[in-house]
Amino acid sequence: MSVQAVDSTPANTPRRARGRPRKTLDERDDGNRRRALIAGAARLFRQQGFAATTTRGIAAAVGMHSGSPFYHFESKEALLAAVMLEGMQGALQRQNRALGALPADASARERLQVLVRNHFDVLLGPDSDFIPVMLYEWRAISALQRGEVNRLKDEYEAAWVPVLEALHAQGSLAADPVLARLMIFGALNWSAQWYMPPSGRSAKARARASLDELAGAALKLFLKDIGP
Amino acid sequence: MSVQAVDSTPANTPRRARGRPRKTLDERDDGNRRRALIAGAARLFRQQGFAATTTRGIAAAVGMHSGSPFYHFESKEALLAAVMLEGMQGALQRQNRALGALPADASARERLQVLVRNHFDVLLGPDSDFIPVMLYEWRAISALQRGEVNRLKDEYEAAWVPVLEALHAQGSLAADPVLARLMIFGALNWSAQWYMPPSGRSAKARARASLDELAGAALKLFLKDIGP
DNA sequence: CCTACCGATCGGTAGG
DNA sequence: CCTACCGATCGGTAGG
Repeated sequence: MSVQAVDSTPANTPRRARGRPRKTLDERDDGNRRRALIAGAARLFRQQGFAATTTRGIAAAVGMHSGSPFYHFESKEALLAAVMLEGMQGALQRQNRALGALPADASARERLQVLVRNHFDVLLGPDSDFIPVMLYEWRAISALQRGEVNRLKDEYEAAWVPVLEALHAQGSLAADPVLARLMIFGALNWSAQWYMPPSGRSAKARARASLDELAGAALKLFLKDIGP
Repeated sequence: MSVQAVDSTPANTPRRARGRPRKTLDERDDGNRRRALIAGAARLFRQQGFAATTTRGIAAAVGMHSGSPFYHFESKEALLAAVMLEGMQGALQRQNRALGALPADASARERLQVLVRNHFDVLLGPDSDFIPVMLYEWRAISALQRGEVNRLKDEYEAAWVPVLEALHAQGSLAADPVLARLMIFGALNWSAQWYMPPSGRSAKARARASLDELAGAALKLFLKDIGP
């Protein structure tokens, strides 16, 4: 314990240029701080909205000082765009994985079931701040950044198109597939406004349901040939 | 043209105490200025979001100076609450009128058709800034104000409950009526994010449909016994 | 990534 | 409802 004092540096040649204790090695540099900023920002943006969230608040949430987020991101808006891009990339990965696990001869209804269930997971499951932020803070990013996010969103939605068209062709989905897709996404996305996980305690007990139950109810609502 | 110079007032006894031209009689006092503020605020809140809208911007939109909105409203938040209350009162009136025009023996499906069509009108028709603001700026008002708005919202939604339960009982609606109501409102409310009226010019041509078409597609999507 | 700071903006108020 | 203004906050930066 006291041995270390032997090789202490003279006071006029300090090892550390500035007064703060240095972070341990695995907290330093990396992209970890950047990722922490994105995750913290996602949570605050979702809770308070983009405009009502301060960059100071984000910094504090990840243990930084007020100016430090700007070392990692050009602007508050760039941080929002990163949240959206990260969210869409993750959602797309999970969707591709879920579809890939399906047998090649899976029916259109089975495919829709997987798409809907995965979408609820993306919206309401663990680490689900990103997509709600994307959905509800659309106005706050520039047209350029919107374009990037849109490309991913189009790819995400493209997987739904053949499924809905097949269901329409076989009579399981009566509405025009384009309008049906818009309304189905509405029905699902809106859940971010009212859903509370079964573990939470709240007055709105009726709104508590597992994600499996939600997906089941959605399919019953949209498809003709599913009974009660 | 030049005759009017005869009865001009001497410069040292000005008729007007302050330098600005006085408003004409029917623009003065009344609750008209208050209503103008609510309508202007609704439009800006919808376009830019509550937090990103400045009270100065609202004042300018209705031809006032920066401090004047605070003569009519205690705070920016109170103005938002007024927008929401005004919107819900109007929506409720229109819904009651639409239901009242129905024959007493109207079927559950006819009732749902009227409710859905009216809801699209409230969301997307003329003067439709209020309800989208209410839907998307929920977080920004205090719990107290939320309570007032919630009472109207509950009354609005209460009209849907027996209709959906009847449809469920007769097998037209397979899903649990409570979850069905939440998802149906989601499908409809989401249209505020993508719908553009048929008159507008834009790349998203597919999204253009009349409100009648939207209501028709919605019923086809939700009800079992409606064919293509 | 911290320190110290700036310039602009914003909600709100006094006083008429 | 205007004029003039304040106090606080906020995004962002320089310089290390």
